[in-house]
Formats: sequence, structure tokens, C-alpha cells
Amino acid sequence: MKRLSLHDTLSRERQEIFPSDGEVFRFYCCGPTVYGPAHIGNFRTFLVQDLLRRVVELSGIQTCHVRNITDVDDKTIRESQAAGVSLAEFTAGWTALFHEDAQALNVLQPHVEPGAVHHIPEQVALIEALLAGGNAYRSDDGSVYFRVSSYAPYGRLSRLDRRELKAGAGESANDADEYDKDNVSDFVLWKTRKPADGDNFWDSPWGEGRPGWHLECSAMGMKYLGESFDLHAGGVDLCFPHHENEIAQSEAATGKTFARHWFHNEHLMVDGSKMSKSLGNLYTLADIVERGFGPGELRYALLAGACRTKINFSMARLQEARGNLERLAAFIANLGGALQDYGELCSLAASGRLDAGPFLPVWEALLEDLNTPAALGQLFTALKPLEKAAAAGALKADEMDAARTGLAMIVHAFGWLIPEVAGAGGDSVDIPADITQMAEQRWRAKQDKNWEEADRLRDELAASGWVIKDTSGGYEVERNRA
RNA sequence: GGCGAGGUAGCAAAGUGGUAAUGCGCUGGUUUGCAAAACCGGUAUUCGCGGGUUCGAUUCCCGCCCUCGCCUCCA
Repeated sequence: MKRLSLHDTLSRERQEIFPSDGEVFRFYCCGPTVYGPAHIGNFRTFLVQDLLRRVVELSGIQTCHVRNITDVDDKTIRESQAAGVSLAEFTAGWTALFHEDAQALNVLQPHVEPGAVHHIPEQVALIEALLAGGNAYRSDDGSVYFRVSSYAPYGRLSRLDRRELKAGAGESANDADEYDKDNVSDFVLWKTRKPADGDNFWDSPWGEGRPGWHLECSAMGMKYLGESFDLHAGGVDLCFPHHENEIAQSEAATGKTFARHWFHNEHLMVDGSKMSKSLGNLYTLADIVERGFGPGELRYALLAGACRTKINFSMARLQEARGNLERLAAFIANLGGALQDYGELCSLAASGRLDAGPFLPVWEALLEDLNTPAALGQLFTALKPLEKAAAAGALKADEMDAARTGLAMIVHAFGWLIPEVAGAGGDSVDIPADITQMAEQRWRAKQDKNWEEADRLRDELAASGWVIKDTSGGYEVERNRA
């Protein structure tokens, strides 16, 4: 089967993705810092990574997916103290919400989800190796820094060769952390204990303190995936300094290539600028649900844009997602029979018997750098003649099977949550009695050809948020979703 | 200032050295008492601006304008 090819940040070329050991594709994703609810911009990243994993798995390759939880840093410590609870209790709560949201969005749970707090010894060991190799040094206050000048390839990923601060922005960037560094670009591996840390410190050969942020991903990635693994992913903002530093500290310690490929997705924008906690222009999943949309619609909308292109978020996108998902649902209902489940498709793929059938162009678009907009274009192109044939009952059994399997493959690759089609299950929304009554009155007026009264009642229903759809010999009442 | 991404129809968004997918919207038609829904059709001689290369450029090269991101915690 054809392989996925992805744009690699390091080489800036599109490269084929495959497991270096020939068996399991091992990849690491930078996960959330759990100090509040993740916003939908965070989820765009996890959704893109989920898409990546699904495409790899549906092409018949087993994966090992590691995504960390950052459960100790300045923010988690500060916020837990503000909340008056222990760091562990504080991060556990936000981690639980993250899991809930991710599950609602149909994001596959990673195979390993390590937390920094549980991997202090691994991080300490990594620092020891760096100190031994002359890549790190201790400062007078007990912190340990990575010496950037000791790692020649530093800066390859972000192509920021000169670590110069923006003119004029330097003075206020201050940071008490920085005064002990030999060089401004050096970064902290171990932060010495400060009063503000409260109970949150650990023992180390250099005294009490806590690991620097970049360290956890190196230590945990290498622990679960090996010193060298297939791919490392994250949002574009992590390119520098986070990933640059990860590469430096990992490769300086092991002498091996840390990650073979680097995959960065673009940000989600709102009102033309980056969604971020500091700007206050963020939405959480709960905000979306409050506005009457579901996680399935959010998932569709966030994956409809190309992974490496900024997308501007709006309710119109969710509305569009709704329409397209309903169209798919209607077609699937017409096909009859249930779509295969994800596991079943993965086994078929592993044995080389999975076939996208009439949806092959859709699948191929996904294999080309996860080009979801092109894939959607192909999807609707392929769908149109099939919809027509299915509606006319003109599809033969084998054609229906091929369409069902092919579409299942696409649906699972995107991880779409297909809505229940009204009427198919018979369990539609509860319609209030007064609405039913009004609709009935309107129907009788219509039968009497009392158009004026019938239209008046229809308008009244519309004003209450219900829409009448006349069918041959009857009518239906539906919630007005516009 | 340095590095990077991008400017394609009303909106969203692919794409290619040979005259522009797709979704929404809009619009004409079928249907309907009229609508809604559904279905059928139409909807960029043109791809930020100006040059150049070429038989031919939206696609390659040069310059310019604009937007956004990173260079500081950040998905």
C-alpha cells in the first residue's frame, strides 16, 4: 500500500513516513500543560496528530503513540497555589477534563501518556549525562544549564542561527532565571528550589529543585520510544525554543538522531490573530457546545483546513461542518448496513486487504501530506454519482459493499462522528406538545385550503424555532437549526 | 532588525508550466397552493501588484505591496 508522505520541518522536504524498525511507527507528541481547560486551538493540534495516527494505522502500520502531560511548571505551580490545592490534585482535575474533551472529540488515547512529575529520575539521569559530557554546567545557585555552544548543530530546526533577541525587547524579558547563565541562549535543565515553589521540589545531586520544561519530553520520549524514534510532533510555536532544545539535549547526550522527522501544524486563529490564553480570545469545547454545536462538528471543522495552514475559526465553519456531516449521514443511511469499525479496518489494512474503492482519490489526497481540503474535494466528487445511484436504488450489492468499506475508511481516517439521521432510528428530538398541536392545526387548515391560516401558523412555528417540512401525504416538524 | 507562512470567485479552500477541484452562499429551473426540503443547472477569460524567462505562467525568476506567525511562556 502507498505510504503517507509528510512535510518535514527539519529538512523542509516532503518525506515518506514509515517505521524505521520495519514494524512499529514510534512517535511523540507534546501534550497539554494542565493548568486550565484546553482550548480548541490546542485541540486542533491533537486532532491533526490523531489524523496522522489514523492514516498511518489505516495504511496497515502499527503505531506507538506517546503524548505527555506537562504537570509541573511555573503555571501549574502558581495556579495550584492560587486554588489552594496540591499540585497533584490540581493537575489531576485538569487532566481529567482534558481526557473528557479529547474523548468527546473522538481523539484516540495515546498508548503511553507520561507525566513529568513521575519521571524525575529519568530527567536527573539525562542531566547527569549532559554534565558528564561537558554539555551542561552548574550555576552558583544550584541550577543546571545546557551549554548551547557545546552542540554545534543548534538552531537547525528553527533556522534561527543567531539567537539574538528582538531589538528593544531584551530589557524587559529580564527573568531572574537568566542572570546566572554563561550565555543568553543557554537554557535551564534543572531549576533550583525557590520559596515560591512551595512543596513542589525534588532531590537531585545538585540540590532541591525541579526539572526545566524542555527536559521532560526528551527524557520521556527516549524512555518509551528509544533514543531515536520516527517522528516528533507539535504546534508551530514549539519549534523554537522547545523542540530546538529537545534536540540539543537529547542528541548531545546520546550522540544519536533524536527524531527522524519533525511535524508541526499551524495555529488556529480567531478574528485574524492567534488564539491564546493571554489574548483572551479563546474558545473551549464547552463554549462550542453552549453555542449549540457538537464535538463532531468541531472535529470536522478543525480538520477541514490544511494542517500546515492557519485557519480562521468561525461559527460559519461549524455550520458548514454540520451540513456536510448530515449529507454523509444521509448517504450512509441509504447504503444500508453499518460501517465497519475502526479496529476491523485496521486489521484489514494490516493484512493488505483494505481497499478505498470509489474513494481512493480521497485516500490518496490524505497520503499526500494530509491534504484534507483536497481530500474533501475528492470526497464530494466521488460522492455525488453514488448518492444519485443510491437514492435511485441503482447500486448493486457489490457496489454498495465497496462504497461502504471505502467510505468507512475515510470516515475513520478523519475520525468523523456521523450524526444519527432523523427518521432512521425513529428517536428524534422531543417535540413540545404545543408545537405538535400547532403543527396539527396548521395541517388541518392546509387540508381545508385555508392558506392564510396555515401560513400564519407556519410562521408562528418558525418564530418558536421549529420548521415544517411537507412531505408527500404528510409533514414533519424539525428543530430549526439555522 | 532576523527567520518563516500566506495573498485564488461573496465567503471558505485545493491545485497545476498549457487556459482554474470542492463546500457554503447566491441565482435560474423542477417540485409546491405558496414556502421549506429535495433534485437538475448557472455562478473566477482569471489566480495581490509590476517586470522577466517561455510557444505558453496563476504555477518558474526578480522587485514591490499587504496579512499572519516565530525570535519571550505558548498547540
